[in-house]
Amino acid sequence: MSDTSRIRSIVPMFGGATNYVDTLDAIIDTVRRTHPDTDMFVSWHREYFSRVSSRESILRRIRYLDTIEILTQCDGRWYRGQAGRRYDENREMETLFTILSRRNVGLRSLLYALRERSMTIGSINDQQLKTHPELGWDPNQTDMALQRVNWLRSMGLVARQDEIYTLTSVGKTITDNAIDTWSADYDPDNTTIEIADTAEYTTVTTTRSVDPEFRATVLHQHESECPISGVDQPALLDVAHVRPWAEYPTYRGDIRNVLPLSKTHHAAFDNAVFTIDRDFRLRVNPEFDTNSTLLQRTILDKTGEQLPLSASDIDPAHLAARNDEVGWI
DNA sequence: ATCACCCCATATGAATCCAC
DNA sequence: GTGGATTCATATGGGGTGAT
Repeated sequence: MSDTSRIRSIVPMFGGATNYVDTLDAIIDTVRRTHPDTDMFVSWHREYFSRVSSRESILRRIRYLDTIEILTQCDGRWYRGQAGRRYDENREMETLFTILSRRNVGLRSLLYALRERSMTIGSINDQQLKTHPELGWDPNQTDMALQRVNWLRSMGLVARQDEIYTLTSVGKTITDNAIDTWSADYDPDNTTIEIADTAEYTTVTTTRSVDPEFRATVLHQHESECPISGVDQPALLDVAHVRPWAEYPTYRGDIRNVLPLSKTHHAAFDNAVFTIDRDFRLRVNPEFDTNSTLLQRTILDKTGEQLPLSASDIDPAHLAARNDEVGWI
């Protein structure tokens, strides 16, 4: 689904911050009806928008819509592209969001971040630049962040009150769907891990590749460090759900329901070797024993120890729910 | 209600970056 | 080096605000 190369810049539409989608709809309508050549298309823009005149400025928008396959050019005339036709079938914002976020870096991670907390344009700027260092625009300049959030506002996914941007209920729904759409299950060989000698703790572990933008959001939140083991190599970190993925679909995209755990500690967590109590202390399964110095040092020896976590990282209610099921805490 | 002024969003041109 | 993509800075104009 993401084999096409991704682009950094998003292009604002004419007509103002909350009207990008209206503008896009009008463009698609005129293209479907008239299949204009480029000159006609430019003239149409100049007539439709009183403040617009620059050919280059118009072409910049058209090229962008071409890049994301909303439009396509054939024999000098403009048509709806494959993405444009798909969106035109239902004009649903979820479809449009999928089209945009497939090509533009950072839109999904912004929704994941907004799902957890409302943000100012300054914090959105910060979130985008830190979660996606490749964006690399001037941190003092918020234009780029504004263009992104204006697309989301135009789609009705984000609302602005005063200076604060908040996810709408539609936005929340689309965010929750996105975490499913962009994540992929795979189940290597239904790995069974036995803990110590006790068969009763035998469980099944499935590995999952989460949406890379969700993962990036989580790693940024925790500065790419496993709070249990201190492992700080992104390649060695998994996104671990406190309330399990399979049983709690509503919390799949909740930043405060996940931790970046080293692959080993992720498996240990999923298999209830240890857990975290509501005061963020490490609690270890009393049945757990090991000769591994690694596991002794990072788990056994840290029994009862305060972890570098707070309620802004992880929701104590999620920990409590999980611990109710663990049994020994 | 009208006018003058200010502020801010946005359209645009230019500079810069980057892949080929 | 070239062309396209991306970023940056600024002019423009519309809307809001407060004084008259």
